[in-house]
Amino acid sequence: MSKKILKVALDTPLDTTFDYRWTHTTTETSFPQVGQLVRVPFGRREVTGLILDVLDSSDVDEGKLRDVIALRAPIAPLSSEWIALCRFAADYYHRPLGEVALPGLPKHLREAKPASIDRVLKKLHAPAASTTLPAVDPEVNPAPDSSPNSAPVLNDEQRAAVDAITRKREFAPFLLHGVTGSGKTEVYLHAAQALLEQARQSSTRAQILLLVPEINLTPQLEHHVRARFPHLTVATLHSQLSEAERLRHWLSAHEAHADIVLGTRLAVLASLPHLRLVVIDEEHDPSYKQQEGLRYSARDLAVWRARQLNIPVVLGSATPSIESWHHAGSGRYRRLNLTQRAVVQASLPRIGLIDIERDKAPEGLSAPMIAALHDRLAHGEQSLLFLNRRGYAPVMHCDACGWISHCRRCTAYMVLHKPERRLRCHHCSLELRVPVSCPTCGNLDLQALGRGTQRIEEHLKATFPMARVLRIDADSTRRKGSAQQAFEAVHRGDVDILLGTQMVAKGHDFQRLTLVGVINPDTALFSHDYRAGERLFAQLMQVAGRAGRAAMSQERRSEVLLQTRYPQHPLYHALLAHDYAGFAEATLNERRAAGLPPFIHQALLRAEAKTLPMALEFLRSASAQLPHEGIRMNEPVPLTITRVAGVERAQLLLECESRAQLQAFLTRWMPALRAMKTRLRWSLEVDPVDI
DNA sequence: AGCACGCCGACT
DNA sequence: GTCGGCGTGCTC
Repeated sequence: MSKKILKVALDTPLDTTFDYRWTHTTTETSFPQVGQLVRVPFGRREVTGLILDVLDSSDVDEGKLRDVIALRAPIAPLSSEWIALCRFAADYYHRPLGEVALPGLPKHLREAKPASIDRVLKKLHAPAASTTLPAVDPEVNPAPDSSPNSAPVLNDEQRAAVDAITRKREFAPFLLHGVTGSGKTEVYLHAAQALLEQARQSSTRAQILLLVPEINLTPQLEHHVRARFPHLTVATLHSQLSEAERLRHWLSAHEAHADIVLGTRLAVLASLPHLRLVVIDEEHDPSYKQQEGLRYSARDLAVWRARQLNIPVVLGSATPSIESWHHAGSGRYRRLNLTQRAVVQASLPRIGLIDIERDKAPEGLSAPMIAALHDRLAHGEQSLLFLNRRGYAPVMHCDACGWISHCRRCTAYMVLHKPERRLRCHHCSLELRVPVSCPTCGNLDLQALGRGTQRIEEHLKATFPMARVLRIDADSTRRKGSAQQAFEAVHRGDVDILLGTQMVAKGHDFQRLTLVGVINPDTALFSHDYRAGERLFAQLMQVAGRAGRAAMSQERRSEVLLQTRYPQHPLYHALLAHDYAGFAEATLNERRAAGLPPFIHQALLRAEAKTLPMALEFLRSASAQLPHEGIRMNEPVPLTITRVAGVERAQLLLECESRAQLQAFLTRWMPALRAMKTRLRWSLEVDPVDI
């Protein structure tokens, strides 16, 4: 009879691990191992934890120790590398290890369902299942001719990139900078194929992790990967999987059945025992940053993971993040350039500016824009109009008394949604019927101020009565699957003018599209968020990339038109010249001069309270808890949108030239803040993206 | 974070 | 007389 103490991490905000007693019983067949999951009593609940250590004795009082309920799940223990990854993330973002490690595991794995796990494992291990694995999306049946040999021939730049990535068997971070359509995906797939082939020849295993920003917006990549590797197992991991699917896909990665794991940011924490290559597609995309709970950067964790495993990592983008560009410049990352469009005849779209000081745009569309739309309609080609503002009008107003459609729960306006006859707050989801008259003075003539996609749609339908206009935004695609349907209609050619928010900017190649119009990009130019310019540039490049992807004659070259009040702005000049490098260098110089990231490092303490003074007072007292030489503590300030759903929010920004020094301070600061025992909600964000 | 205990207001 | 509001205390 043997007794052990298990040190266990649990999903709780308490920043400790918990010890449990384990006694060998005759029915027990296995011995506890580090990395295994255990079912344990916790307070009045029963929870699943992760074994971090197996010891002979404990520092905890004998009377407090409780017995393990059961060792969980007949799966291989999570590896020490995986635990080290979670530990790094926990330390870096200052969260308990259990809160990092456990929530990412499939619910079915954590909850008491050993029988169903057994069933899935049996299916995984059945040899015949390797090509028709139910885990792996049975609806995609590979075309018989799509053997790896049908892979397109690479151009010289692509070949050089693939060679560089696959040559060394060590940590090597690459920034793959390639314009839209330059064939970055082919580089990823060839590199993956080469590494998998290397492994096969040396009779070892290899797994590839391919991260994408939002899987539902890039279905083409998934189809592409599956079609290219019909003989391989591809598993997807993203937040929209059902629990049963999540379990199967996660297990197929963990049990090393999946050769390729294609997933969103959460997939960076998947268990991949034979990981040989990590690819982060569209590495600049803001959705790699988790914006609630553990606010991690999947891109940064992926790079850390590659270093830990001593493998290559590829960060691909047409418009890299300024941080990654900086690292490429300083030699930390190696830059690989793709300068040619892979489809030879497809040239870069011509980008033009429309000065709307001169060419007025009273209903949102200027005369040159309308003329360009007419031209596309006459030639049977498609147009895309981009406006990053949904609804009909961002605010309603009464001319008689000055009433404005404020949200009563937020410091924000309620947006007019005309087809739904609703005023909606985009921050707290409060909804009201559109008032027929002014709520304060009874005036019947309320004004809709500004323009959203619904209003442009109305105007387009009036201006082009014969055209088939389709609006795609979060409102028009609320039903599940409706976004997919809408995009299919565009691909079929059932749409002449597509109008949408950033939803239409990503992923999709529209073969018949020859005009992209951007209605109002200027708002981001003078934002107080220093990253707004970088995001705007990336977004405009990306939306511009929707056009001109197919080969076409020079006379009917694709065109991008931007309506602006500031045609002289340097950002637009760089865009016109397709000069990302110039834009990035200028931005880096500004950041250096202003003392902003990536030249300094930041952390943000946020507080939420019933009243603003309470939130500010907490932050002030938090900043006075410890001496902080070398750390710049800014004044606590309310957020731009101070109140959301009745909660007042404020934040305190910390800055430091040295990341290590900032981290060391945070490590001492967090326990001090927890000890304050305040009852308001607060959270820390390391490397915040929007300030 | 859960979850339970605990002590004060408007209801079948 | 009870249901339920959220303060506060604890979790190996």
